Amino acid sequence: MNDRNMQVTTLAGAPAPARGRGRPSAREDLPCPIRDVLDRIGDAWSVLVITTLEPGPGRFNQLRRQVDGISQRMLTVTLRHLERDGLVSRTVIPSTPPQVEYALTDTGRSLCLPLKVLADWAGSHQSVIRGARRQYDIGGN
Amino acid sequence: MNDRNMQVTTLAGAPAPARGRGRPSAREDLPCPIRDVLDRIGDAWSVLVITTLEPGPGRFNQLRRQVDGISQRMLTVTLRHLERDGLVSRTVIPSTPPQVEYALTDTGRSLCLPLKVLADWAGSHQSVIRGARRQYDIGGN
DNA sequence: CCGAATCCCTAACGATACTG
DNA sequence: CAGTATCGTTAGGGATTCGG
Repeated sequence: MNDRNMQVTTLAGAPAPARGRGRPSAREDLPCPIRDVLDRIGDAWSVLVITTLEPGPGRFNQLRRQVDGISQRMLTVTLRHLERDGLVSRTVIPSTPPQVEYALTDTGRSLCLPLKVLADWAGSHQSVIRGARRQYDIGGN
Repeated sequence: MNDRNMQVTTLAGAPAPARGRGRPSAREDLPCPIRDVLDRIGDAWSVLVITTLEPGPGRFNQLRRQVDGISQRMLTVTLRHLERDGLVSRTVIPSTPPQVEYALTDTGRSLCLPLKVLADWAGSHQSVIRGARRQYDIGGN
């Protein structure tokens, strides 16, 4: 029940001084909006889940298959985070076997545009970036 | 000399099976552009460094002071990554004491727009998100 | 089918000390 | 000033196992 909040507390409530790992801010209660978002979409899986959910709602194992490569644990964790931030809704359909549907909320859908802008940038610059990397790696040796 | 590439190799060249940590893709050579970008801006400091560099070039310790909270090590690592991806240029001015100027490249500057879109979204939705979180946290207990 | 709990390894990070 | 090298800590994440 309240177990759900344990990871969450550690992640945002910051009861621990967190010496080993310190993100820029986001742990202080000072409202740094960009950090909030980056902490969410920065964790790699979130974006994939969101884009997977964009066409329409999906169930757990369905998502598990679609996202490809995600562990069941990370899918759970990611969905919890997204749910907590109000980006994804979780609907339990009591039946046998039980079904759970995940869907983007309005907020979640509104995030898709900024994400798309970023994806477009990524697409139109990937060759430049790959090239720069190769160049850099050559020079290093 | 070639030490620079060690971390880099581990990060993108993927010689190791990487069991402990597995990002979605980005380690396979399959071009997944969005992953490349997210791996870069997802690491928290990169975005701060980029936005700090946006107004104009800056030197190492100058950036160190401006970014606030970043360790000297992470600034180095972050700058190396950005340099490798061709987002930031590094210019050594031989003098005593030596000066090194970091500046956004054209590619780096072009990333600022997508970043701004994201930041704007973050700004206009932060209250909703914070609210959703509070709500979620209450329900959990 | 949908998850939560545990185990354990790895890499990311901060702190610190040292070099050109 | 502008870094590099080493060390210790810890959070992230895969694998696995158990519960409703």
